[in-house]
Amino acid sequence: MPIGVCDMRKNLSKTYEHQKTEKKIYHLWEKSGFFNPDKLQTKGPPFTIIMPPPNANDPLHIGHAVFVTLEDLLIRYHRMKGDKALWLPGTDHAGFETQVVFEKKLAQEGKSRFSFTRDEFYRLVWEYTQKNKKIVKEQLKKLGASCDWSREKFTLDKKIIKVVYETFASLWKDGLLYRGQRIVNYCPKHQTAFSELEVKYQEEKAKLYYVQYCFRNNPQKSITVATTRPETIPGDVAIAVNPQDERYKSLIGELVIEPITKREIPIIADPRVEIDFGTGALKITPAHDATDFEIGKDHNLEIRQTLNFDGRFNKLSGPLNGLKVNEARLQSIEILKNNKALIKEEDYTHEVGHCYKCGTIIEPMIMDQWFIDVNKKFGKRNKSLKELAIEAIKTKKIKIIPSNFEKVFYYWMENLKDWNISRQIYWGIRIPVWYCQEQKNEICKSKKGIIVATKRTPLKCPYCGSTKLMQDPDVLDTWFSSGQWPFATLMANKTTDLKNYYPTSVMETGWDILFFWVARMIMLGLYRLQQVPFKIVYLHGLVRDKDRQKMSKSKGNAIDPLAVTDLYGADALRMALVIGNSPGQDIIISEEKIRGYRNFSNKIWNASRFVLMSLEGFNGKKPKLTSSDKKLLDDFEKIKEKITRYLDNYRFSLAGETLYHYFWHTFADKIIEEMKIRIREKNNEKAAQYILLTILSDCLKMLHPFMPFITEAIWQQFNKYHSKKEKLLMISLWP
RNA sequence: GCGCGUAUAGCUCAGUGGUUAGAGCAUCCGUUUCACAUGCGGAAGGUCGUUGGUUCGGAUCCAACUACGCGCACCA
Repeated sequence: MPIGVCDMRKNLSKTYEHQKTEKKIYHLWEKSGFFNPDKLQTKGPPFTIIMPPPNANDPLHIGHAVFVTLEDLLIRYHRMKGDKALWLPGTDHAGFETQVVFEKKLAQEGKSRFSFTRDEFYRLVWEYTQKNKKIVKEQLKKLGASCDWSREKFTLDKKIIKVVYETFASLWKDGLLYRGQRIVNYCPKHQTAFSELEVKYQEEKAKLYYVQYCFRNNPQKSITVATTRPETIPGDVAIAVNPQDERYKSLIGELVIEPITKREIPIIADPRVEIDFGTGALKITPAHDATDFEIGKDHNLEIRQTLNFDGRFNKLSGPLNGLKVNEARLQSIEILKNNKALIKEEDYTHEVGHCYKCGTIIEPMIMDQWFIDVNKKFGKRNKSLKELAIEAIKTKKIKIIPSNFEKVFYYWMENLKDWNISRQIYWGIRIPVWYCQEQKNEICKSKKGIIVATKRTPLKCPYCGSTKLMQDPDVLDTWFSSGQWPFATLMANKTTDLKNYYPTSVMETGWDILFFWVARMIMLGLYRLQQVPFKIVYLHGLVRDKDRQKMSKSKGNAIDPLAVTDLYGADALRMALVIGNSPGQDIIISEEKIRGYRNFSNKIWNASRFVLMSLEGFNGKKPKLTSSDKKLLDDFEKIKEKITRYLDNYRFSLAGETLYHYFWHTFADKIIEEMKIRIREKNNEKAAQYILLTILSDCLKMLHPFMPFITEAIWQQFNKYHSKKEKLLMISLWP
């Protein structure tokens, strides 16, 4: 790579050619082995970033390029400062997300997941993700990611699953995990339950129907309820009124006739009923409404599940049998009208939950699911998972940048409900639980036949010896495994890694997954290791297009980071993603902006080319400097301090802008022009050469974390001026 | 309903108590043997959302209001 000084004019083209350079440079770094911090000859402290694992179901998009840029910037900066900089890469199997992507592909071929056995389906998705993993890895390299590939992990690696299972078993032992029949958010299209977070609420115009329920003993008398969901009437098991409600006090305990399937149901009293809403009387449908479920449970009411998991009503709903929800609503209104039970309709606007992926209306359904109890106090400290996480932020063990997200975090954590981690899909980590089908003795019955396994499939029931065992058909929520990513990845590598690199230094990710991911990593990290998983959470903004739309492939407005890289170079893209990007603030990116930084690349290239050509006859020794020369270098020292300070304070945008401005408008426009004349006129030209080389070298160093390829490429051209230790810019010392 | 954020040049954004408020892109004018036209030189462009307060001094701190964006929770 290095070439002699006299060849310079011939060999260095007038414009920077990234296409010819980037691959070679990445290879040079990789060959050096210094992506692995253990190979660095440094006594510096560890600086660790665990890469947020991209989903192994699709190539990278521009949002990934943001995290690659910022994390690589941090890692390269700390590596140059002499820290043991570890950036641990990996990919996520992304359970539900991947299954959806894959099923879409199947649909194009006229197939669905039901065209295969569970094992076949799993194998197909496995192959698909393996293919994508490779693509993602190549793309990360193209963007210049200096991560330690020797430690690369996938969320479905055996060692990772082992850690995940251990956590599961431990939570079970500590009583923080329970299996329960609960009302869950269920998407009838995807046929799986979700946690609270996967439900998106949208305002919708609906009708409030006033329906009469006649008294069994006196059909002339009736009580009226208001409901938006008349189709669930066959699931009613009671009418509830507020015990303070004077209108209804005397009616409590009476029986009324439910008007669709004509069953007798009681009137009960419960303080959760709002006196002022509707008629003050509430129909109780425990199987299909969250509040009703709670009320039903407290009053020991029957759970009448009238809706099947395929989104159709069953025979318990009499005349609605076989209908979908919206059909059943129309049908039920028809029936009520005919029975003269519907007395009025009112316009009503309310928020309705939708599946975040397909928009289907979420049905509250009763299912047996695994939940993590976030409120139960446990262990020596007698605190809940929720309390531990809040405490970690309050005591500054974890700092969130920007800090206003700390408030958002508290707000969310304080309102946190138990976390449903069961998903009714095939792709993912299977829940490590078996159920004894026989339950032959009292012990087994008292344990409800639940067998939580960590290592291997149990062959017989440890309580009663039965061999009739059935594994839980569900898989774990993806976030349950990725929530353990910071320690699982380290545990799955060398045995010393956890000790050396945990807690990690920075978790850099988008603010949109603060709750999905960051909060869960904090809870699970504190749970497993009694230590925070990271000290700083840096939240970058989402990339939006010119119309402020979130870029996504499904919207078709995504900028392909790799296509842009091919066109303008990875360095230009990186710079465009850093500058103007402040934490927590969404960033808008356009091709013009990237082009602007391509021009900057070229500026760096040509300024360096000029310096190289001007160095003829320079012996590298420090010559005598004039006082104005000294002032120039003093000013440069101040710039260096400023940039370093910005980087230490996570103000990447300002650091980048300062560098950009100094390099172009001070170094290139003023200093080079001045020195050019001095060299030409042989006026103290040794000092001029010294200044050019000194400032350029340090600028290249400082630019390196931002624009690693071009700076390294130029550095290699200056080979003869560097000490042996600094043959690679990547591991040179920060100025 | 509760909470968060944003408002500065045509566009995207810096600027968190101190000269005349900055940058990039876009615009206009000029400019090609001399490192770079992916360049160079120059110009134009702003009531810093509105109102009030604190201060010697406010784009910056405080309050209210307006507009936009977002999150969370909801009474059927």
